[in-house]
Order: sequence, then structure tokens, then C-alpha cells
Amino acid sequence: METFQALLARKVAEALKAAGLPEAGGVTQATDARFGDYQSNAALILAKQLSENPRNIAQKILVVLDLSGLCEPPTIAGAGFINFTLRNEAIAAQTAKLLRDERLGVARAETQKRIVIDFGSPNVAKPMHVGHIRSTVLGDALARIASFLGHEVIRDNHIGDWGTQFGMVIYGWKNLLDRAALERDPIAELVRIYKETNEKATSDPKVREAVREELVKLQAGAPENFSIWKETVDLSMKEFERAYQMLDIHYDIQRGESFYSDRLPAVVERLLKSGIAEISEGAVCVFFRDIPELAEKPAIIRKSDGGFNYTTTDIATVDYRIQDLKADTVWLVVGAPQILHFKQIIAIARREGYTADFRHITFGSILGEDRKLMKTRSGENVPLRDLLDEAIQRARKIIEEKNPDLSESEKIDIAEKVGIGAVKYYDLSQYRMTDYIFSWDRMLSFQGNTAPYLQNAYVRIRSIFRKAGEEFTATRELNLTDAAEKNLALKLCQFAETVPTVVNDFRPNLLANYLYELANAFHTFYEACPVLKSEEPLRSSRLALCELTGRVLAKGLDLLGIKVPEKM
RNA sequence: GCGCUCAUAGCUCAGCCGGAUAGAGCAUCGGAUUUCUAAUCCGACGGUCGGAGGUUCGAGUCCUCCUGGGCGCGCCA
Repeated sequence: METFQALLARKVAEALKAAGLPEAGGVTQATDARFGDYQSNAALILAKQLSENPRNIAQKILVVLDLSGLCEPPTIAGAGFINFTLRNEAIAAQTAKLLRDERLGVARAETQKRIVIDFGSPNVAKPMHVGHIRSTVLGDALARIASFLGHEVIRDNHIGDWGTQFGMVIYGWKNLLDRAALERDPIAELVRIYKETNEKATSDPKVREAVREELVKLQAGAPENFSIWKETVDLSMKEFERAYQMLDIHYDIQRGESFYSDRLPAVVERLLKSGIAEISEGAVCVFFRDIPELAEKPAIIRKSDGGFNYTTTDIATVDYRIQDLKADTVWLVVGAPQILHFKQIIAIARREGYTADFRHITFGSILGEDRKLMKTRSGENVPLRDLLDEAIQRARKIIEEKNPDLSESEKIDIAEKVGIGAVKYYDLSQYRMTDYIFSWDRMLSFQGNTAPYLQNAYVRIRSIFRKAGEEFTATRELNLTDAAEKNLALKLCQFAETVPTVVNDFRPNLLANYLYELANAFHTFYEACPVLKSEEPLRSSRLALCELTGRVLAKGLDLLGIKVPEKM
């Protein structure tokens, strides 16, 4: 089904053609309710090209524009805006259609893509911390949305499970490991032995040399070192799984850096052979002399000691994703500090002849109340596990206060949905590039653009249906007499206009903003329009609006990876 | 030094292809509940959109320069 926006845009385009005018932009939602529901700026755009009075052009368009049944007669306003106000009957009819549409009006993308989404990427032997929230939550939301839009999505967790830090870990394991501590809290013990080894290595050259040897042995496949490595990976993966379970994150594949390790020599050989890489100061490098911003920034793909680094790994990763996974699109949801690195990787991919669409999707940082990178009091990264536990705990406390009569199992369920939802929504509702200040009070507030506010709107709807105690059957006729009803219905119709915009520039916050406006429109409707106490046919009509609002809220939040409780 | 990025109300943040008088929430002040969750709603107050130029009929949005913050820049990832 076609959205109002698409329908009006098509009608305007037809009118332009009929009036002998060139194409000129689309139709947008009105910037202000005073100007109606939608607007076209075609006349203003054409005025420039044709050097003619925009209002005259608007008039010419209106003469051939037939919107009977859909809109009130369009008006020309201001400098030459054409304003459209939808007829209530048209909104009612569209809303009734949405009730019978599983996709809630959202069209599938015209061209289906095969998209590998690289997000999360925690490091083995290190705890997940706040720094992982944005990549994980953003990547997951984008995956859900792209998938809903009909793309074939492969979610890949590019785990940091290979690299020089394993020299430290293995040395520490052999010399400093406390088995009992490892049983109790594996990651904490791995971090401890890593840190202590690191300290010893900085002060003692002999340790430094021993660490290096352990790494070389690992890379050469020495059985003991390999099995230690394997065990640390397994322990870490278990830890990651716990976090992913709490966050409801699922991966299709988890190809760590180690997966690519045996492909690295061939990568370097190939690049040398094709002349893309060359030897410089004993290392194998790729220079980008023709790309001004990279001209002074060569990429090293084999160190002078013969070792490979993460650039080599990422080139191998590109190979795998394009050739084995057959991706035509790759989204890298990785922090901004790696911009230069990925520019190099993408430039190399281009030289190798890959035409896939690579997007490095960056994001800002999470700050503490002091406006500096969020840390614990002792200056450490805040462990993700602690943060999620605290979110649930705080949500639980609020629920206890507001609704103490709920059963224990309900409280557990609600606290989890509200707490985790609040953390995710707080992240996703803000523009991804800006740094944001982490605040429990704000994210768990029931007022404003927060998960609890949206969840509460859903809960109010469920409450109505519980009270009604009847099976919902969609009416075919909606009555939109009250302004609050029209406003709500129109918002519901606009879900389909909003969802696709998210992937244009990878901005889930556009969807979040929409859901907030929808919830707000619903609350206003809820205050103004009694549902169960109203007379038929109004009662059925209002129930239908509630039903649809509930479905859109649940689906919208689901696309952001957030669950809705039935009560709260 | 070069590159990327951010700067909008007292605070926290929206503002997608440039469109009309820049919007929310919090805070402050004032209203609304015999009512389906007041966990809400309605209203008031509050802004030279960091600064200066430029492009345009029109700039928070695009371009240039400047100021300030964050991040990155040859063998860590």
C-alpha cells in the first residue's frame, strides 16, 4: 500500500507533467500543523529554474492537480508553498487498511541487498563495557530495520580474538594464573594476569622477551599456547553470550580475527603481486599517493618483523565478506577513531576491484556527568554487566513504588524490559554522532522521549483491552471526529513513511522521534476520548485506533530492539 | 601541522534531501482526575542556533575562515 506522502508525490509529479513543467522535488510532511498535513515546494524550486513568480507556478500546478476524495482543496501559501490537508475520510480509510496489513504499511525496499553488518566486536580476555553499548545497540537496530525492509542481513560479530595481547595473556596464564579465581570470575582473572604481565613487561626486558616468544609460539601453532588461547576465547564467549542474552542481541555469524589468520600471508602476496603494495623500510605497505587525505598515511600490511596486523586482517575480512558471503553491501558499525583505518581498507578494496557499497557508520561517545568519558570512580571502564544489572535494579525500584500489587514474576519481567529498554532507547533516541551524557534519571523518566514513556503508552492500551475482556475484531469503518483521533490516525499512517528514512543515513533516532510523537498523540487521545464508555460506532473505531497504536508501538520498539511489557 | 567530528533555551536533547514565526523533556509558574494506569494531559515562561563572511527568493541545515571541545595521524587493535 502507498503512503500519503508517496501518493501525493505521485499526484504532484503527474500534475507537473500535465502542466508541461519539469520534475521538482517530492512532498514532505508539513512543517507546522497550521499549514495542513503535507506540503509541496515544487513551485518554489521551479521558480528559480524558470525565473517566474512561484505563486503563478503553484497556480498552474493546482489547475491540473486532481485530489478529490483525498484532500481538501489545496491552498497556496506564503512564497508559493502548496499545502495539503487530508480529508478525514481518507485518513480513516487508510487507517482501516493498516489494521489489516501485517507490515503496518511499510513497503519492502525496491532493490533487495545482501548486507553484512559488522557490530559489537568485543575483545577476548577483556570485559565488555559501556564503550560497547553504542556499536552493539545501534548495529542491532540497523540490522532489525534493514531486515524488516526486506534486505538480506548477515550480522557478524568481528571479535578481537587474535593479536599481540595474547602474548601477555599466555605468559600470565602460565606464570600468574589463580585457578580458583578463574573459576569464580574468568574475565576478572584474565584481566588481572594481563595487567600484571603488562606491568612486569614494562619494567623487565626479560619478561618482555618472554611475552613476545609466547605470541610467536601461538602464531606458529604450538599446542600448549593454542589450547590456552582457545580456553580464553571460550571463557570470553560465554561472558559475551550472557550480555547478548540480556540485550536480546543475536548474531548470524561470529568470525573473530583468528578466523582470518591463515589467510593473511596470501593477502600480502596478492597485494605485492598486483603492485598495490610495496616494501618500505622492511615492512610491506600500501601507499595512497593519489588520494590527498591518505597521501601521507600508508597502511602497513606486514610489519618489518614479518608479523601481520589488523589492517591485514581487515583486508582478509573484506575478501571473505564479498567472495564467500556474497555481500554487495557492508556496514561497519565501529567507532570514529577508526575512520582513517577504514578509509584505507575501503581504498584498498577499490583497488582490488571490489565494487560493494562499504559504509563506516561512526558514533559519538558516552560521557559521565562530568562530561568526560564515562568511567567508574576508580577510573576504570564501567563493566557492561554492572550497568545492565543496575538498569534492571533501578527499574525494579520504580515499579515497586508505582505498582506494588504486581506479582513477583511480573515485576522481574517488567524490570528487565523497562531497564534494558531504557538504556537502549536513551542511546538510539539521540543522533548517533553526538556524545551524550549518561543519566539514569533521564533515561528512566516517564516523561519525555524515553522508553518507559513509550512502554507506558503500550501498557495503557493493553489495559483497555484487558478491561474490555473481548476479542478484538477490526472494524472497517473508522470515525475520526475529534481532532485527537485524526491526529493519532494520521501519525499511525506515517509509520510507513518514517521507517525507510532510518537507513538513509543510519539514524534510528528518526524512528525514536516518530514513536515519541505517536505515543504523545495517543496519550492526548486517551485523555480526550473515552474508549470503552463511548457509544457505537465510536467505541469500535476508538478500539481500532488503540489496537493499531499498540501494534505500531510494539513493532517500532521491536525494530529498535526494545520489548514491551503488558503491565507496568 | 593535517584529517574527522561536535557546538541549538538555565540543564539534557530533536530538527532527514536548504523552506514558512527554530521544537521537545527537565527545571520554574498555572491548570485538568467521581474516568479505560495522573506512570498522564493542557497552558505559560524561556533561544542574536559558538563567531564572522558568502551562496540562495529562502540557511540551524550548504561553502570559506575563526574560536572552543572530543578523536585520529608508519609497524597496538
